[in-house]
Amino acid sequence: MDYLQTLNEAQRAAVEQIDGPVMIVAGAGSGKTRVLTYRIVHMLRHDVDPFQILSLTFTNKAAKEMRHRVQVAVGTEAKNIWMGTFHSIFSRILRSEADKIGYPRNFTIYDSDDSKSLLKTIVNEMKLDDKLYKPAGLLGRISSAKNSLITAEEYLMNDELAENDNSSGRPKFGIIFKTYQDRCFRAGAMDFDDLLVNTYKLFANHLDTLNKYQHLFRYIMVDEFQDTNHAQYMIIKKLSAVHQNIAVVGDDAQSIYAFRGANIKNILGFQRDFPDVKTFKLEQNYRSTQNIVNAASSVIEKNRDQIKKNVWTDNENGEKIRVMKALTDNEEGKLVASSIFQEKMNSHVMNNDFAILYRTNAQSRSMEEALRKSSIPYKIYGGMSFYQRKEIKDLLAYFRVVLNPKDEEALKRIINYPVRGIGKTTMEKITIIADHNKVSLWDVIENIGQFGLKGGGVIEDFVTMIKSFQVQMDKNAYDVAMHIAKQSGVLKNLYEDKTVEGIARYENIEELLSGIKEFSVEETADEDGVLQPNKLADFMSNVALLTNDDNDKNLDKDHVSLMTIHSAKGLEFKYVYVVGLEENLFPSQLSLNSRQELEEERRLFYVALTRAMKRLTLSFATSRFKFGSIINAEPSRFLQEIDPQFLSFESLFNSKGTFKENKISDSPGRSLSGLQKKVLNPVKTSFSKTAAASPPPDPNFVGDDTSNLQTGMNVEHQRFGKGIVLSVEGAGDNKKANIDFEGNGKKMLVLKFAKLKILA
DNA sequence: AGGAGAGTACTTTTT
DNA sequence: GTACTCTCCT
Repeated sequence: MDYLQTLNEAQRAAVEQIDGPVMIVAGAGSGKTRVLTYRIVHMLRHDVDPFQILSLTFTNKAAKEMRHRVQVAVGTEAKNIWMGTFHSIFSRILRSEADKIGYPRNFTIYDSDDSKSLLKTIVNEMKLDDKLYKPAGLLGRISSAKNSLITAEEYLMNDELAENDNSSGRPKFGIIFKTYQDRCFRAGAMDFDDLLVNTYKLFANHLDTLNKYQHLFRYIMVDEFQDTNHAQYMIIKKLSAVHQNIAVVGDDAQSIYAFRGANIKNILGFQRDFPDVKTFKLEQNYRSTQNIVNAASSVIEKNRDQIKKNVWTDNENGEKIRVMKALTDNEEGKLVASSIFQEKMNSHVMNNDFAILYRTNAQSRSMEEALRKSSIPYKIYGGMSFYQRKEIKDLLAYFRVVLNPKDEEALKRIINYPVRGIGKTTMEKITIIADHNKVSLWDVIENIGQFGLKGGGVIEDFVTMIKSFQVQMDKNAYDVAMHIAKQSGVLKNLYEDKTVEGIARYENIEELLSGIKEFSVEETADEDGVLQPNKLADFMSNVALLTNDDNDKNLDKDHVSLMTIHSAKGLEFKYVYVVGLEENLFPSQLSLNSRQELEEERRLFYVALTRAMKRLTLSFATSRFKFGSIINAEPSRFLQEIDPQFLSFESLFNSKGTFKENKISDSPGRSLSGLQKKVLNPVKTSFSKTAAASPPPDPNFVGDDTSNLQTGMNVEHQRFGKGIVLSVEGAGDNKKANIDFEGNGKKMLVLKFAKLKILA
């Protein structure tokens, strides 16, 4: 039992407890993945059938990593384990059971772009105000309803929700939700959340099916349990009800997805639903120095909602955490870049050992620029994924329509791309007919003659082309994909574009096609055990669930990693820079309304700190570009929450390396802002009319209650001065006022944040 | 019908 | 600053 020797006591106990409900509370860097991996190895050594193990993760990357590690330990058996994200495993189940809940098995998965586009269409068709009903906001609300397993019908019947929507000025929300749901269903499409909701429905309404999977998944493991939402929890609860062999692993201190429906209460619910649960706490940190571990603990203990843990480490004390201060975001970038440069000079470290972490993607720009100027190779993670690029989505949309012609979003993408003379007006007519007859767009264009539309033959040609593709779908994926790319005109269209972007787009298509080629050379056995080439349908069935780092070919290249803290979760780096530690940025301004939200930001900060193994550097800037103008920034409250004994301010210097300042460490609480005022000489810029040139904020300025703000009122803002209200729009948190300030011009202010005095 | 230019809104975080 | 949307012109 070699592998057991490598574990500490708590880890080993957790690994050996394979039967019954288990909860593993795993502090940051406590060897959680090892425990999960060896737990599976342990099961396999004890004759558990790999086909009976279900291991759920939150990201594709985590699933891949875990499968790889199990495979190293036990070999090809690892291939047979059901291992994947909630979404991918459930979509796989739904692919074979969808007909039971009225969906076709070839259902399309709408990604968030598809969902938003559909919502936008619906809002337009209902002739609603698109300022009030924004796609992203609508989708967010629909998503949280679904995550709580509330259907559109239930939503419409619920007085409380209706009241809620009325008072936020969005009384039509329920109808939009219902329409959205109907349209998805009509299109044979599920959005991300539907994959959960429909799996739940399937199990709730078809006990025989539930039973089948309950017996199939005899052992269930859930990673990052703190990130599961209500729907996910209810599904795994059902699945594990018979055997009760369920192990959940997580760390409440690293719960950073509550905004997306993750429900920390699931941890409490688990203890209630499985009273026999055996709990294991992994508290020894193997990743970081004592300074880092202790600093992180000193921060997280400020949270009220948490499971108390005593994370500790045997590692060396290490360096203190450095704090760097910059005048601007660009200077912050330079500081970070030169610090990385120095470290590389002093000791032999790879670029791979460095990570720069930030709160928002927009912050990557200044970092990127500085690294480029210092010739330090870097890679930005996250951002636009390969599969979200327009040209990729366009070609995939062809495949989608061929596989499922009812797929409305895909059809709208390609019906006039490349241009074939089916324009806006024609589409409007088709949409009206489809809506009137409650059929899909495809149903209309397929029988265009019957609906009295004369398309001059172009629509008929389009339908004929799609049908000609359909009959070829049994061939191997690459052949069909290439055929479609050529015959549709997509390839030609892109080839003819000789601009730089056009060439890049063409190359992206080539890359997609070669990816499909790779996929299609593998063969899969069919039901009769005969090897069949992989089909395009197989490729498409999970393409919507692939995300950003799926095709990371640069994995082996040596580069500094740039990413948001969210995407850094689960990773570790020797040298970590957490940048932009400023109020309203980190913690984000949008999180300052409630203790819960602020505590989530603090957990995010905790995640950031605990990514570092050897050395941690924090930085902030006193001014920063935002929306095209410079704003002043204050150091983040989080800097002051770190026990100062773990901090070093020695490296405070400006880009010329001349300015040193040790003052802060004397009394961290107050001198940060004192220092800030001292250095805050407005940066002279001609384009910054607002912040930099305006008087310093008056701490005594108190805003009035603006809930009854009316057009025509005279108000005063601490920075913009006196002004008159031109209009008030929106409601609730989004209530905004357009105010004409004397000398500062018209500004749109969000009332929730803007401190305004109402003048008599 | 489609493209170019101007105007506006935007910034959390993502399966 | 950038991305997206709208409008106007061809």
